[in-house]
Amino acid sequence: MTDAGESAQQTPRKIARDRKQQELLEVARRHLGEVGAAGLSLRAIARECGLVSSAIYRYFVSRDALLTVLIIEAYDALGLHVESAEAGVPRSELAARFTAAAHAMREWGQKNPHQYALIFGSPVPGYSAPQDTVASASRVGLVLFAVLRDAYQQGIRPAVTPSLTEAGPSVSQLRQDFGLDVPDTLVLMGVEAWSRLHGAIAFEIFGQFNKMVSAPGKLYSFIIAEELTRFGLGAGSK
Amino acid sequence: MTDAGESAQQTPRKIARDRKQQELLEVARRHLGEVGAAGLSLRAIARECGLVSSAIYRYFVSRDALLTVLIIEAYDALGLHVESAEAGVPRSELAARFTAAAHAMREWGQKNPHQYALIFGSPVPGYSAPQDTVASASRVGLVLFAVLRDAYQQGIRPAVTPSLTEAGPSVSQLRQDFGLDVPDTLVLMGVEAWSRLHGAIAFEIFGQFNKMVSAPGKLYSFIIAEELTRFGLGAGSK
DNA sequence: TGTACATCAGTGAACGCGCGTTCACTGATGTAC
DNA sequence: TGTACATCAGTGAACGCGCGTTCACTGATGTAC
Repeated sequence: MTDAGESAQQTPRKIARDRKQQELLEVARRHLGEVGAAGLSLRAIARECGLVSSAIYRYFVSRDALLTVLIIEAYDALGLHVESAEAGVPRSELAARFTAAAHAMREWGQKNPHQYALIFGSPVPGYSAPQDTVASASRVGLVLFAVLRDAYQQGIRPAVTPSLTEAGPSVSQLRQDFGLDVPDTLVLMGVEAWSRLHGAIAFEIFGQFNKMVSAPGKLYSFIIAEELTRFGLGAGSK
Repeated sequence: MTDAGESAQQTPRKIARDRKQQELLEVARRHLGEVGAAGLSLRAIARECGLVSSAIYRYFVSRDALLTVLIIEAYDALGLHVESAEAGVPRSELAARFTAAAHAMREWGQKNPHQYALIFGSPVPGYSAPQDTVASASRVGLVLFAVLRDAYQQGIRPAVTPSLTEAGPSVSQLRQDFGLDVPDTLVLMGVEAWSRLHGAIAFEIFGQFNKMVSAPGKLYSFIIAEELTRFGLGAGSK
């Protein structure tokens, strides 16, 4: 008789509850995009969903709990966007996979600047992040590192900067989290590439490029091209 | 009889006023460092300076006006820090000058994360920046570009990425602002270097590196070294 | 040098607002017998 | 199938707080004659 397995106990009340929670999250997401994390108000969200201000506590135990959900959601949305873009490229086209992922990062940041700021910007005042975000936060990294790993396994070697090989910072934790089977140097270069992409995206969406460069999109493409060259994926592999 | 020129009319009242304004700014700066821009409160600042809340309007016409001053101050503090560090290196040691400037950027960001976020992070909700910040905001750029310009004038040429030379984004505004007499390509590479340094600094001070790399300081040094190589200043020129 | 007036830093009360969170409650929905 | 009890989404009032900003005022300081 349990025709839907574990999630069978879907009583009408539960269904309504889930729908309402989704509605609250949708509104919260939109407000976040409009006023930013610091200005996010539980009362305003409840109001817009036709709830009295105290009712929202049936869904989130506190403002921090809501923020945590939104942070995880943002990581997941970015992760999904990057994963989808990269998944649309044939596995063998390594440079195109990296390029697609990198462009997806930028696109998502441009469309969701407040969400981008929420996960990569300064911590929200008074908010302390829990551990639950780790898996979602790793998704972009997993995509980028998968390309580097595939390249390495195909015998492609980056032009290594000598100083990087000796006494580099430890990345064992990262290697473990991501299950990477490549040299430390390559992991470090990946982290570096990631932070470089972030620098360009942040400069652009937060306005630093405004008075400096006229076509940040082109600049971003150049930055990607340089990373590809660095990883031995430039031009030849397209 | 005007023995101090224009600033001669230093009446006791004016002196007291200036001192009080400085005190208010000091407190504001500290609060900003503690609670961030979004949480900055005029009332709290006035309170701590022994003023009634309304009195602060004798010094700043609004909260936005105070924020503007703090933003300019932050740009200037960062600019000064970078300038001083770079100025301590003999003019001929180009690589060391760039290195000193880059490390100074990171140091200042680490010591003043909220200030760093204020100028490089997401815009403060409800605040719109005026034009007065431009000069102060340019100081770091001026230092970095001066090194590149000096190198270029000494005949040092970067290894140019081919794709960068064709149909690049326009940087004429930047060239004009900074009075640069070098090829567009070099300007673009400079902007890129700047954004890369920012990416690493932001990732570090906002916690993204926490679970990735154990010694972000070493990674930062590597990043600098790579930029030097790119600009033709690596190793040989120490 | 002395007087009359102007300036202006600081006061204190108030306006109007929004916030997060708690609490006792109501009434519809769900469950066990 | 019907009844008794438990669950729980949503209510409405309240607590206690802090905020930016305005306004008429006081009294010391500064200035012009």
